[in-house]
Amino acid sequence: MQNLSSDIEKYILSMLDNEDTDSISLRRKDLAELFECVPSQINYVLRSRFSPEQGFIIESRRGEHGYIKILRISCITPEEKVEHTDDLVGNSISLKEAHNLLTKLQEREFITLRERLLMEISLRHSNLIWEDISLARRQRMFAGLLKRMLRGLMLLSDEEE
Amino acid sequence: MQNLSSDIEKYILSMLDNEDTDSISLRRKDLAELFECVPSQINYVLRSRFSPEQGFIIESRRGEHGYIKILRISCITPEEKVEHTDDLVGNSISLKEAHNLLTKLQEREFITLRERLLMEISLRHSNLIWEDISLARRQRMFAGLLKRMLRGLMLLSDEEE
DNA sequence: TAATGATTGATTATCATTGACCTAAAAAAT
DNA sequence: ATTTTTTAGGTCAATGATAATCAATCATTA
Repeated sequence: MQNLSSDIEKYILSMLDNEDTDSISLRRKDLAELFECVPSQINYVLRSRFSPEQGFIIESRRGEHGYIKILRISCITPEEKVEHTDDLVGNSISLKEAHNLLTKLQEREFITLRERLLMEISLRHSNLIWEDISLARRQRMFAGLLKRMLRGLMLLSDEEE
Repeated sequence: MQNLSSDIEKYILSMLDNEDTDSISLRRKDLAELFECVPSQINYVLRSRFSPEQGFIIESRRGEHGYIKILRISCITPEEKVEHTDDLVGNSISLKEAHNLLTKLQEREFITLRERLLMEISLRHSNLIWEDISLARRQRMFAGLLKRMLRGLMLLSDEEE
């Protein structure tokens, strides 16, 4: 038993695994009671372990009948795959290289045309906004952004390969 | 369902589904009576669940023969979708507002969960990179980025399937 | 020992419900 | 034709029940 946050994380992950769907709903208050902690502890766990970058999206509602819904786009993380993607991108990448990489990923059907479009738009937008900044810095930033986006997606389930 | 508002929402949606047209008329008083609630409860449901963001427009009239008319917005062409989403985003948007908007667009199946994930990551990345910049400027930039991404998707939407 | 991660609780924000009061449109009365 | 009454719908503020945020503190790790 490591710590509270990890226990809560494991509990939520096991809930997700026991579902056919990739989403679960829970009540913050109940979960906090179950783990005998303060409710905001749940928010900490969600923020630190269930972020979009980690392949999750959180929806919630307050008030009576409030809830927290956790959506997962990924199954258990195939670490190698993430590292592989990270390797492909590297620490710095040009727009053109990014474009070529995304084209290849689309050809291999790791991503859809629409997803590729989103990533290209996002990169080009950054390029515009950052045009004053040195090319080297910009390209490091491109790599950071691209890796974040691909990591999120590449945690995809193995089922479809 | 779980609460009154959701029950009323469900009822109205089922009315819409049972119609050939994309609009229905109802009387606030009658609906309030049916659900044994205060009439203003109906206004609350309309405000919170039948907003333009969620794809609806409301018209009404007071006095004798008063009514409330609910129209479902149907965006036929990609251009209409672009215009609609541009309206929803506006010239400035917070991360939280963007998150809520993306949730609703996903519910309407304008975007997939994966596409939403990509956009959330992209916005969050911009937020990190730009954390020194004033909130107002950042939020204008968020709106610009989000609109570009959504425009791209909306224009692509029909050709793909 | 400095930096990062985890825990806690006080404060703030949001959602749903209710009711008092306001406004508009049409009918009735003058 | 104008005023009054009736019959609707609209707005807003108060309340209770959650959830989110933030800053302070404690613990762990490099």
